[in-house]
Amino acid sequence: MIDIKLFEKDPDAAVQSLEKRGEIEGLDDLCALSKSRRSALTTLQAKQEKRNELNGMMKGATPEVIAEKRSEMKSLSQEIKSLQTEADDANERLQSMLLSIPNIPRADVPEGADEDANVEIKRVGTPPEYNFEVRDHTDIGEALGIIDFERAAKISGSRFVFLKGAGCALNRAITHFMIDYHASKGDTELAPPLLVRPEAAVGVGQLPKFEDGMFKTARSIDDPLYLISTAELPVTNYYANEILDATELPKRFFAYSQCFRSEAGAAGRDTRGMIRQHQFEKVEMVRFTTAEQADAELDAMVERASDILSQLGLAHRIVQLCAGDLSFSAEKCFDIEVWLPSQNTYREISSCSTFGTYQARRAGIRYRPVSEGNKKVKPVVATTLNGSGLAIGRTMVAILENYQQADGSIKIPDVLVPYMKGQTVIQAS
RNA sequence: GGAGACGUGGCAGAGUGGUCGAAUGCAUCGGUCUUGAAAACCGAAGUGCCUUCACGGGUACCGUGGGUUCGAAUCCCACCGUCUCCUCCA
Repeated sequence: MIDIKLFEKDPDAAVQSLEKRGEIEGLDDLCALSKSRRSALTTLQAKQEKRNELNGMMKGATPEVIAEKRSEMKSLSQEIKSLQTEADDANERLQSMLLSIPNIPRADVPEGADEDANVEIKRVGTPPEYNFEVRDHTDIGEALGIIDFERAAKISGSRFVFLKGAGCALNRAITHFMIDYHASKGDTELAPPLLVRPEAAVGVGQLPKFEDGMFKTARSIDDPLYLISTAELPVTNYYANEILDATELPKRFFAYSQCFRSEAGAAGRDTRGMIRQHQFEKVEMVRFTTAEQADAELDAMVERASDILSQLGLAHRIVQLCAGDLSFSAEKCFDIEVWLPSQNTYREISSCSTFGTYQARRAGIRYRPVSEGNKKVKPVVATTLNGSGLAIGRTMVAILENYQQADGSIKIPDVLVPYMKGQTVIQAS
């Protein structure tokens, strides 16, 4: 969540930069709430001090004195209890309001209301040309017998898929290639839980606002677990409520996982094919840094995602999202979009963001700066980042479409051939 | 799913209803000693919040939430979690 102190220091500036995203409700109440929380706390603590003082006199006191003070103490205790409730309420109201306010876009994020205002940073590679009519991955995959949507729909409904035969092998090859790629860079691999508690989802900003985007499971009504919408949830929360040492930063992780999204509100979008599924696979990069390190780490993640696509021989471009198109928790974000011949356009295949201290403040991730001399230094809130490296299903889509040949077969990208046991082509059997 | 045990500071581990933010040990940091290091000795050291320009002061926190009490780490209840044994199982 945002730092309430920013608001108190200069409310107008904070509101102004926050509203680069568009209109946001409830900002007016924020300062008032914070003030009332504070005054409730101050009066509460004054009473507590008084109580402690009286209490100290009771310890060795004679029975007469104790009897005499007892009623005074009792009423003081009552008073404290109700003040406590008041303070807790004020605190809770403030917290819940803060939880539903998005992150403040960074100053270097372009203005704009929606994706039309996003800024293309660069293009890498050249979209291939074909001397035959290109087909989309659905037609290609079904014709090759490596993708089966119909039977998946019979069993699970729309937005699910069976991979089959060489489709499974290709999917695995893509996955292993990406895992090996990140491992070779020295990042630490994590295989995370796919079900998480609500707190973890709150930590990254998925809850409370976006519950309808997730699949919720329950052992009992009060004890839900959520299927992760991305490995970001478990991995970013890896250090929740911990204090790291500055010398260990930046920490770089990656995780392969299944991801589950209800895609509520996406009705009608990408209904055909594997672009938008309820269940998909992804390799995710997650980093913990100081504020100073964040920009370099963000650039490095973008570079990695781009490099993976280059190695796969896939044309792509890098786009910086404008303020209005930023996700809830992000303060700066680059999308990597891969060329899809069937759509004659670039489609998102990776999203790399820095969240500043927004997520870390929610999740309680801090680090202790290196101290100078004997001075003790307070923990400071860490910076978190993450980026896809990459979405596996969409990579498969891109390969099927970009590597299609006139006879309907698929050439396997060179870097994947070793992962396909030497197979260089997928043909109809 | 059944039975039992337990949840205290970075870790280990004490703790009588008031003098406990909490002994002690280890680890950590600073210093003395040493050519340097080790050992030894001395000292420092939790987190959040409120207040203060600052020094500082205050308050809360012993799994979580309630309760009893003038007063709870300590007593009672519920919940959560961990461990051991049994059962089951990829």
